[in-house]
Amino acid sequence: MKSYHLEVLKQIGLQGGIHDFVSISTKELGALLGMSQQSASNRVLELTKLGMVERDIGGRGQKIKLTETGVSTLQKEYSDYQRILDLKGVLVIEGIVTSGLGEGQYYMQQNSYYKQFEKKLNFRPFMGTLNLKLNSGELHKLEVLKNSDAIVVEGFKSGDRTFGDVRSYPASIKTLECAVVIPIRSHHMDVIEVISPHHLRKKLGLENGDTVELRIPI
Amino acid sequence: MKSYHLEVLKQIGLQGGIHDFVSISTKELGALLGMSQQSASNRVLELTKLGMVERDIGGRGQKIKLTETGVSTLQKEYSDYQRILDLKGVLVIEGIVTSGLGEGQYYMQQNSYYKQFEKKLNFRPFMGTLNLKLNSGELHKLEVLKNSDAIVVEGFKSGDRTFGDVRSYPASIKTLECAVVIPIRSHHMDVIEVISPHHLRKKLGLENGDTVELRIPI
DNA sequence: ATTACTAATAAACGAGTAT
DNA sequence: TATACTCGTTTATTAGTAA
Repeated sequence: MKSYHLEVLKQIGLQGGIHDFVSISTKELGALLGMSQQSASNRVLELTKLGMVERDIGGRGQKIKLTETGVSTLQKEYSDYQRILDLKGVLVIEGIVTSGLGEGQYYMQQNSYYKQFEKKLNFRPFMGTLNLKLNSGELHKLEVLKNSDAIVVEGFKSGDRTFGDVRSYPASIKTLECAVVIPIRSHHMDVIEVISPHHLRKKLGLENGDTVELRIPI
Repeated sequence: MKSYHLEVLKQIGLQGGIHDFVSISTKELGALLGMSQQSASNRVLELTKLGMVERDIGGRGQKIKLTETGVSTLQKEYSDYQRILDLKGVLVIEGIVTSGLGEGQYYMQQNSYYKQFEKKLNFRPFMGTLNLKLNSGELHKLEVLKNSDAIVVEGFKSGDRTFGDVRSYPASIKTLECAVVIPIRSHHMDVIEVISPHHLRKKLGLENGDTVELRIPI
């Protein structure tokens, strides 16, 4: 990838191409970037070959979207600038409190997980999880998380059951310490689980349907 | 500025060119960027013409540093990526508690300032300021602040004395709300003043010489 | 050792235009 | 309307080398 590809990738990102397909003609894209339609067309073609963008090219105009590779390329850039400017980033995810099916608690009861949480997160988790449902607009933030450094809690076998690795990310809700916990083999899901030394539901007086802001330093 | 200038600017930033002059030959710079010595040389020349970098070119090798324009160009990029990835940034400044000369308190006592602080910051400031001295490594962060949106508290005249505009930035120390307050005509200074609804010294048990972390969302 | 000029090469760009 | 191909023009790149 050359430097001029990055500016195109970035512009597509600015137009919303991270979340979903955006309708943008090569002419418009060229105008935004101060270049001709032909060049914009060419660059999109090249980015497609590079596996950075995906196109949905219908009758009238194209729709463009960044691929996972494209997004993580932008994230790499972001973290470079973060380093240069000595800034920390905070991912703010808005979630809606929901009832889990008790799975969270079940996993927490597994001694091997619990001991690791305690040791690696430096707190004794409350025996249960807070389930947060994410609206579709928040979902891409999980992609951002995936590309960030996680504290990995290792899986294990217990009888005939296999428990997989779990990625966890220290976070906070209001001023309360917590951590997001994501099984490594979780596919596209819209509910995340949060553990904490506190009984978050009680301390924050949360009811199902309430909205909370989860702040994750990355 | 073209897209390939940005990558050079960024690389100089990564080498520490924000804070100070860094010794880096055009050959090294070229190697870091995957280009020839000649091209690196040319680009540095162009960036100099663009007013983005400053050079100190002695007998053996050059020293390069970003200008204010250069830094704010990188900051603009950073905030683009922030927007794309929907991330918030946090500037963490480490400061050493020092005694002021009572000037802070004097300014706070000016009714016009006080009323504006109260209204614009949404808190009633404690009648005094916490002075934080910054080590030289932290100083460039004030540049970053300067380029961020501030809440401007307007100056006024009182008798024959003129009070200038003041830029303020909501912040926090630990979990306590506060704000950094910077007179618009402050030059290069290494002490910043912090106001807060709380008596920070007392609540946090601070003594002169203590180090505190000031967190400023930007 | 450097940096940077010159000149030849390589690549990007965009006007015209096909699809 | 679009996108994208061809091809002449412009621009970047670098090897060679001067300073």
